[in-house]
Order: sequence, then C-alpha cells, then structure tokens
Amino acid sequence: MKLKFFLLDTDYIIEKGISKIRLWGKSADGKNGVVFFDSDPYFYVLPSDIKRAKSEIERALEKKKLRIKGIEEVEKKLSGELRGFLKITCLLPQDTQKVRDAIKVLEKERGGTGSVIDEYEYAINFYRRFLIDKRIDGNCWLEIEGEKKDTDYRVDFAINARKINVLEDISIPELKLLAFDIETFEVAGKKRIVMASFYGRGLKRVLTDQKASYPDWVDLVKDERELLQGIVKTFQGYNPDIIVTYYGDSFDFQVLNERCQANKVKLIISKDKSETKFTRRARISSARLKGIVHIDIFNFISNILSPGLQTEVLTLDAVSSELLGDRKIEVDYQEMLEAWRKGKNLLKLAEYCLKDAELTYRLAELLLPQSFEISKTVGQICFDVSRMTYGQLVEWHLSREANERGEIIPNQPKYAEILKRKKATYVGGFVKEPTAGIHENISVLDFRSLYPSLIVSFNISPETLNCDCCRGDGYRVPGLDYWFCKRRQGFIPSVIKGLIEKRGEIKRRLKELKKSSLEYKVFNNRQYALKIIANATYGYFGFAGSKWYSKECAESCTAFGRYWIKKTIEEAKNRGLEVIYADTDSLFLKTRNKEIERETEEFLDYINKKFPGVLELDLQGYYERGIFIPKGASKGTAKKRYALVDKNGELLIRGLETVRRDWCSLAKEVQRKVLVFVLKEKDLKRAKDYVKGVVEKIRKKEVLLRDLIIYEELTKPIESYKQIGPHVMAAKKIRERGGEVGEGMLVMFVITRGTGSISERAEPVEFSSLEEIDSDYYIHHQVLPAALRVLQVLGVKGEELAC
DNA sequence: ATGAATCGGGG
DNA sequence: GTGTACGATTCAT
Repeated sequence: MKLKFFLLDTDYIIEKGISKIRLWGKSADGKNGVVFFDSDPYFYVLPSDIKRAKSEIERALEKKKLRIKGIEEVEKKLSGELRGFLKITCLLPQDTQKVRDAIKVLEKERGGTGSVIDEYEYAINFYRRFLIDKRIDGNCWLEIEGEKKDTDYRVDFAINARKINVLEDISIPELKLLAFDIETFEVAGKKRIVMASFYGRGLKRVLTDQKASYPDWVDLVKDERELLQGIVKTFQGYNPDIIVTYYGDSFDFQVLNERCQANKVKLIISKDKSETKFTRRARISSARLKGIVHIDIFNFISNILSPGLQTEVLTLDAVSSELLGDRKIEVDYQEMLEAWRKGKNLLKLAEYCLKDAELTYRLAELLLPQSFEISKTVGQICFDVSRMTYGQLVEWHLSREANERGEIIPNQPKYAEILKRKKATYVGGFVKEPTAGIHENISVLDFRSLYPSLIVSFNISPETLNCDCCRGDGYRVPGLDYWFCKRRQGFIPSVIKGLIEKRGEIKRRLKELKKSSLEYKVFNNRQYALKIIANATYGYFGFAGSKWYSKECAESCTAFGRYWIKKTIEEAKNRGLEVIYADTDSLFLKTRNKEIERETEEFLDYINKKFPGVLELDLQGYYERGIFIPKGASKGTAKKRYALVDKNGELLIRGLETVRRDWCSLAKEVQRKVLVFVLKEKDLKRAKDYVKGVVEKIRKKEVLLRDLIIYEELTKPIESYKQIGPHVMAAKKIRERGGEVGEGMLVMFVITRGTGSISERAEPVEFSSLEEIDSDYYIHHQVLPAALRVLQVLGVKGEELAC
C-alpha cells in the first residue's frame, strides 16, 4: 500500500534484534499512525592503509567477540579532499560506540600499528542520522510504501515500510494542540499538585480537589490521586498530536511524574503505552512522550527568541505580554496560598490556572509554525529542534549539508580541547562607546546579515584558510596575517550562499502573495528560519564545542566586520552626521539640524553604492529621543544599555530593565518611572523629585512590605551550599523556627537592620515586619542603583537623591 | 583582578 | 548515553 504521511516525531526501537526507525505522524485524512523502517547503524574509519586496516579491524573485533554487519570501502571527502574510508555497518545503535572503541586502539597514538588514522560519525544519534541520510526535512510530508503491521499502540494504523520518499508539499495538516499547566503548593512540607488546566480547541478544563463552588469548566475530584488519574485520562481522551507547556520539561512534567510515583498512578500518555521518559540533555531533562510531541515552548523562547525580545526575563507573563499583548491573571503568590489553605477565592485560582494554559496555547500557535520551518531547514524533528540552541541548529544544518556533499562530519572536540579553545580569545566586533546622555532625532542603521555576507564575499572557511594556491593573491584579512582562497569555494561559504539564495527566492515569492494568506505565513516563517541559521553560523566558528571550529575564521569575520563598520563611521562623519553609538553591525546617528530622515536616506543611498556586492546597510528606524549609558558609567556589565522612544511614544529598552526577581518590586518600579519621566516627559527634575520621594518614603516606612520582598530560589539542598547567600540564610532561619525548607523552594526575604553581612540580616518575610527593615539597604542597594543606572549619565549623583 | 559559585524558567 | 548548558552576575580570595 501507498500512503501520504505527515511526519511529527521519530525514534527507534529494537525488535527481534533488528534496529527499526519509528516514524509517528498523520495521514492526509487525519488518522494517527506509526511507520516502521529497518535501518542499520554505521560509522566511518579513515585508514592509512586500507587493506591492512580492514584485516586488523576484523581481527580486533573477533578478539573482542563483537559482531558487525559488514565492512565496505567507500570514498568520502575530508575537509574537501577525497579519501578512501571504511564504512563499518553495525547491528544495533549502541554497537557503534563499542565497535569504535575496539578499533581506535589501532591508531598509532593509542599504541596500535597505525593502520587506522581516525574514526568518524560514530557518535551521531541513530534516528537523527536516519533523517539526514534520507534527506527528510524534519516535519514534512512523506510517501510511505509498505504493508500493515499489528501493534498494541494507541494509533489508527501501523505500517512496515519498504520505501520512504519525501514529498514536495509545504502544507501543514490540522494538528491537535493541547496546552497543559499545573499549580502546586507545599502542604505540610511536601509539594503536591493542587490544580491542573487544559486548553485546546474544544477543551477548556481545570481539575482540582479543593472544594468550592465552581463554574462548569472546573472538575472537582476527591483527592490528589484522583486528580492525577484525571490528568492522565484527559490526555488520553483528548488524544492530542502536540502537548505544549511553558517550562514543562523542568517543572510540570517533572512534578507530575514525582506525584504519580508517590500516588502509584501510572503516567502513561504516549501512543506506545510506555511511561513518560525523561531524557537528560545537558542540565535539563526533556519530558518525552512516544508518539505525542511535547513542546516546551519556554525552550524555544529562551534559546532562539530571547535575543530579539525586549524583555530580559522570560516569565510567561513577560513573554505573553510582549508577543501576545495579553498577560497572566495577577495573583499574589501568598494570596494564592492563603486562598488554597482556607478554601476561599478558589475561582480566581482556577481562572489563573486556565489562563496560563491559554497563554501557553496561544504562544504555541504563534511560535510552532516558526519551529516547524526551522525543522525543515535543519532537517530534524521539532521535538529536538524546539530544544536546540543556535549552535546545535547550525551544527545539524551543517551536518546535513556535509552529508549531501559527500563530506565527512568532523568529530566533536574532546573535553581538554574544549577547555583549550575556551581560553583562546580573539578581538570581537567594533564598539564605539555611546556618548553618554540624552540625544534627539536619532536614526538606527544596521548591516543586513553582516557576517553571512562577509563569509560568502571573502570565502571564509576552515579549508580555504591560508591555501597554498592563493599565497599572495587570496582575500586578505584586514589587520591579520591570513588570506582565503579565491579559486575554490569553501564548505561553509557554499552552505551560507545556499541559505542566502533560498531566502532571496522566498522573499521574491512573498512579494506576490497576500499577507493574510497561509502561504505567506509559511514562507515568511521559512525566510526567518533561513536567516537565523545563516546569522548563527559565524558564531559556530568560534564556539568551543564546534565540529567546524576555526578561531582564524571567527576572527577573520570580526576583522572584516570592523573594517567595514569603521569605514561607514568615517563616511558618516564626513557627511556631517554624528555617530552616537556603534556596535558590531549597527550604528546610531544624529544630525545637528532636524532633517535626520532625509539625511539618513541620502547617506544610505550613497554608502550602499560604495560597498562590495552583498554588503548592505539598512534602516532600522527613527527615534525622537534616546538615553545611552556607556560601559563605565555605573558598575555593571559590558552589556549595551540604552532606551529609545519613537514618534508614537513607544519605549524600546535594551539592557536596562532590572526586572529580575532578585530586585525588589519597588526598585523595578523606580527604574521604569525614571525612564518615563526622562524620555517621554523630558523632565529630569521630576524624575529626581520622584526618586527623592521614594527614598523619603522608605525612611519613614511608608512603603509596603510586599514591595520590598526579594525572591530567590533554593536550587539545591540547603546543606550543600558552600556560599551562604541571603536566600540560603533566610531559608535556614525558616528551618530553625520549625518551618519546612527544601530544594526548589522559593525563598521570600527582606533585609533587616542590625549588624553583620547582608546575608546575616536576611529575614524570611513571614517573620519580619516593616519596622525591622533596613532602610539604608533598600535605599542604597536597591532603589538608588536602579535609578542611577539611568540618571548617572545625566550628571545626577547619588548624594543628590538621598541626603 | 581572578576564579568559584550561583541563577534562570515553573509554583 | 537517543547531547550531562551556558552566559550573566555576584561572592570570596
């Protein structure tokens, strides 16, 4: 039989000693299914003497009693050079590492005969390698040929495939999304789930076991065990294709799993009826449900979107407010706890819980299409892609491109090598520190994809670096003793050129499409995916864990970049424009007269004619006023700090917001208001008076204790702290007074008067009062630093505000 | 200054 | 072992 099949998820199993890839997805008529495909794991060996290597490998494997499927001679490119390799085909995915271990001892450095030089691609995950080999574009339509198979899975069909083809169809079928969220409280020192919410098309439900009168979208159950059973049943009953959470990898599913174990409830949601798996990837484990894609949208936001967001904290509230223009329901954490304990106001808690699921759902609706297009560019499934960092996206994209070009994928560096690389530094982009203070009539310009353009224009790639053929006439790197080949295109430039060309083609098509059409949205997401991968590739040259690491390439990129931005600054100055601030690929300009728009446009016309082909300066926007804070202005980081306000009065704040939770809310409020007074109302005096007023109020204790609370989490057991910070000290005090403290607890504390370090004076908020608080601490360590971060550049001194 | 320790997102 | 992060910030020496 033949079937059109949309791929959602991939994994593998071993059945009767045979490795099988499992493809989970949907048929064109909306049925859920699974496809099995036999596949063999393999890797490559680079021999010095191919015949001798082959016989020595066979002997070595025999000695270790390791069985393999076969050895064959193949030709592959290593750094652009065609070489003879041995392809070792194994029986099971876990064998590749074992077989490789038995072979590596033949290398000379490891005391062998030297018939083997190195091994490659032995650590590539089995199903990901399958996707690369089959040229499958992550989430895409496939044509499956095969016959029916019997399984006990919760699916509509199962197929044993003989043939799999990728189809050219950009559509995405209707997918059932279900957002999920839980609320937990510590009851008698133990964390338990008190509420759960689901949000999907046709399903808006909250489950809880605390009695109250609820509307009909709340299901009341008997106890936590029934609540957990209800959660599992709801998942199974709704049968979603995709489950979305916000931070579910590290919180919701972790807690759900713990509570299910404690209550002896089986957490079986997946389609093969296996329990929810937590696969550790680096620090966090991801919660994986076989056959159902769990997307923790926080990962995608944190890894991919965060640099482009205004907010510096990635709370669901801040992210939703920026991306959706909607916010969480405002509930004070302590109020919520009270509500639960007393069984009062529970409707608000239920609404809060459902709203979280709704926001998560809407974020997913907005962001999943982007993640799907990244999947197609990178060639991996969205479960993985949605959790990848930029470096990993680039790596998988390059791996797939290398495979297509018959290039061997280089090995990951060893740990010692990574440490060495981390020590190696090179000069970064050019930064012209901002002229401190307020500026008016500003235009912001940036180079369109600066580094990708430079990589293609100057053929920057590890194997084109200092080539023999262009000694003396290659592309010279300004200020460095390097050159790049002019005769044959390098691997990285050829990959990036492909991305740029594809993006150009899509952008042309976009012009012919209606903005509201589905096609427009799909293509727009795709051009965005191509752009972010192209832009991130430069960083991958200099990333310590990179498979295509080249410090020389990375520093050549920045050297070319510095050369061109400096030249641009010169030209701007020559034309009477003032450069307030420049960083790597962006410039902030102003003029003496008010005609910034006309002058900027003329400048752009002029300068773009002077640049070599692909390099182009773009207008990012015009702003009425802006405040710039140079690096040394106040103690703090090297981060860029500025705030701009446009004609419509919209504030754009970068690097300034002290919205982190280790600042009390009063300090956050003060900084925001100061910015508004200074930038929007142009009233420095009012800003100063306002801060003075707040300082006075703190002295007179006319503020609310809740605005002084600092929140910090105990991220590990309290005994294991070497450095006793304020939150650790406060937690210890809670325990001394008979309270329960544990890992993962959010400690709420204030700083009180007295002697000793700040840590020693940290008091849990429940044991403290406004009377005891240390006004000086709140004035000098919270409110003034937050205000001065802005006001200092306007010549305001701390003493002026608090005398 | 430099290096070690800690935190984030969730509740 | 189906990838043990990473970058910013603060504390301790």
